[in-house]
Amino acid sequence: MLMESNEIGDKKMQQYILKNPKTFNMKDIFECGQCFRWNEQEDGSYTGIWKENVVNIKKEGQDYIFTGICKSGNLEEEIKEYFDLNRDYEKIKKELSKIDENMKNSIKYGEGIRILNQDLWETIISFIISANNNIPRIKGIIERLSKEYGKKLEFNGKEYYAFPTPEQLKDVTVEEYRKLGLGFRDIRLYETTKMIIDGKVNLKQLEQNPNTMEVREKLLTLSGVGPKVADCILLFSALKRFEVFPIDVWVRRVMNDLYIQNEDETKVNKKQIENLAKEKFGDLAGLAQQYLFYWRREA
DNA sequence: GTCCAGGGAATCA
DNA sequence: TGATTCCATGGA
Repeated sequence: MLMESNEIGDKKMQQYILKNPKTFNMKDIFECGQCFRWNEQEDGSYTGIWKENVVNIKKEGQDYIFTGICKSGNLEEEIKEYFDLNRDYEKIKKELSKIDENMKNSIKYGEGIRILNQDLWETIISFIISANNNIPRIKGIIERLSKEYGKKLEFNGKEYYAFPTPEQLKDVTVEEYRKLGLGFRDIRLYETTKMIIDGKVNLKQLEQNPNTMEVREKLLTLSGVGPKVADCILLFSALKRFEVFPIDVWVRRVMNDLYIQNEDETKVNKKQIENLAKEKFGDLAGLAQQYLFYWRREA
């Protein structure tokens, strides 16, 4: 249901109501670690930014009211795309739940998770920033980066900033990144931006390449992108490769607790975890990873 | 003061 | 290939 803008006073403002969705929980979606630009408001709603869209989502009964500004003019389409609303998560959860009790439990905990279709470029930069960092600080850095170099947007009388484009970061120096608090990741942002601007890595081509391993290899050539960051990009961006299995300290922890049970968790071989994940979860390893990660981290 | 955070790159065996 | 060490920063 798409209301015309004049119904809520602002010319550009639009509204969309998602009625009684089966798999949709804002906390699960926004706090499961896949994204960094959604924040809970005092009234329990969430406000976030993607592309040049600024949207607030409020739960009313079993429905979700999306209110926001939208560059394309079709908020409904933008939402359906971004929130992956055309995918049957009930089916995915049912399939994963059959694997074992651990999956069943973790899915029960994060039953409202949906994997967002995030912009590839933004996901690359965001997860380079995430290296050896914590989520509050990652969010802070991304906000400062957007405020400094991204396009200003207005919503509800407040200012928001789109994530800066490669063009907008083209001339930013390492020193300027350092001032934003990027730490040792400054040079990586600088080099990766340069590689993309220079066409050494073509994002459009990556989006069109169905071969996951080829795309992964290409991502790994970017500065600051190692195995874990590459897998996060493959899973959390619009590339949407559910077969990858990003391994960080939390995933290693939960996989060791549940399946491997090595005395020293830090000595568990990555390859061993990778093989185990592939064998147990197959093409849905990425989804399994996300349920396990969220469950182990929050519960 | 110490430890840790959704790791990566450089270095060395 | 595989293991170690260093890398800024800020909060607990």
